[in-house]
Amino acid sequence: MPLNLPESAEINSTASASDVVYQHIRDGIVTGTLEENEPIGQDSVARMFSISKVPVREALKRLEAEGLVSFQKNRGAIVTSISEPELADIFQVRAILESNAIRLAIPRMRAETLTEAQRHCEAFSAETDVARWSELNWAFHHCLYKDSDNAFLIRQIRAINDRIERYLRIQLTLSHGQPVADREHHEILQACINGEAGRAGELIRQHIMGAHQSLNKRVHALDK
Amino acid sequence: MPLNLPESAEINSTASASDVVYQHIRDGIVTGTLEENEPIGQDSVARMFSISKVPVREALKRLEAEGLVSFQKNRGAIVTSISEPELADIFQVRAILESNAIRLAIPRMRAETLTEAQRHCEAFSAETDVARWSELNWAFHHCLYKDSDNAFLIRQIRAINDRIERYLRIQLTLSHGQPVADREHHEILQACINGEAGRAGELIRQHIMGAHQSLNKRVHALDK
DNA sequence: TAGCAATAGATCGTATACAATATTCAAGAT
DNA sequence: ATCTTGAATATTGTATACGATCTATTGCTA
Repeated sequence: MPLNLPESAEINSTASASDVVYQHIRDGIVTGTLEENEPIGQDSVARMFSISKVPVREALKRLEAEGLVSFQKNRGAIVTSISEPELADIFQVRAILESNAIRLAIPRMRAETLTEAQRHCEAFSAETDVARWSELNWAFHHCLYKDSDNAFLIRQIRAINDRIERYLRIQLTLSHGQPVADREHHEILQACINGEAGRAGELIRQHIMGAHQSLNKRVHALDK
Repeated sequence: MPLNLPESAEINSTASASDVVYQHIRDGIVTGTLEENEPIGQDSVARMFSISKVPVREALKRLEAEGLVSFQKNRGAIVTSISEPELADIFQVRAILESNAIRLAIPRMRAETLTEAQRHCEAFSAETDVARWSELNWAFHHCLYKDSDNAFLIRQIRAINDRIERYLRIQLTLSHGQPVADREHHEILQACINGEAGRAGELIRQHIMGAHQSLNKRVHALDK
């Protein structure tokens, strides 16, 4: 008798309290709901979810290892702030990883991947809701990397992007970054279609370094 | 009055219980004392340090985020095992990051760095205690990267090396990897002295990919 | 009034306690 | 004898409890 399997999504349906809190805080940091250096009170989070502090601290320790929060002894956790020099370092590593990812991917790129990338590229073009830009931006980038056939590389890229997504949102929103990004995306896509791995890698590098420069200019302007 | 600073190492002298346990377990995994898939009992660790489970779990959650342990619901944590395909992915990312690190470093490399690298290189050559090989190997590699002036890049490289150090040790020990590595180190060092950034990057890439091949061959041989 | 000391209150880090789940092992069924 | 079944035991995940440290506020001093 073919026994009724539960919905596949529900097999791990009972996420631990620690996991739920982890996801929630992570989302707040990545999207920018929580600000730089904002303290994350353990009791307040615990009350918010009607749980105890113990799983909250476990979630925070995971986030600490990911670089999203920082602990100070007996003063709890705050949202990690990234200094300007460190941000420069991170963008450079992004440029290295992502240009190599696309170089690896292009020789193996499937036709469906190209049409999917095209779709994401146009969706990003057409989107007017700023809140969705970074999501669609990532969808496009990820699509270009996935045929690299290196899941670890893609996870590293994703983890680094998560760390700086707050700033990417600022860059896209405040610096009129979106139209520039849009134009660059089309160039990158064309290089992929042409199978020009070296050129695509170089374009991605410029795309990322340009985003950093534009962000820097804007942040500097805000300081004044 | 020149107030007496505590020993610099002791400035954060009161490490939390969680930190102490974290370091201990991490060390066990990196050096290979703890084996792949070995379960890490929370109570047993707690008893070992005469503390409660709570800080032990916090340490394990940090290690989970670093990829060194894996949790299974209601079954606790085990030492993460890395599959052969994933190991290949990781070595490829190493090759990308480390070849770029040395390329960045060479144009800014200071004279003292070169002499220090020479020292590490020779120490590695001369060392007969297998247990110290990976430590000296890292000292040499790190020295070559540090003038890249990108601390984030170096931390990423270090974190990835930690994940696979267990396997590197096997490779150096079982596959007669040390004399090969030694020869390659000298070539790399020479390229640095000559200021040949491109060549040094390519040599590092080959050094890393070669280590992976040699490791793979050996592990495969052990399977039989 | 400005600055410092002392106390009260809040928050952190961890120990202990306990329900839920997993594992072990002995007893019964095939 | 081997395979199930179920109770006993062990371990996990989390709540509650508590001392230690930090922060805020008050009162005192100059």
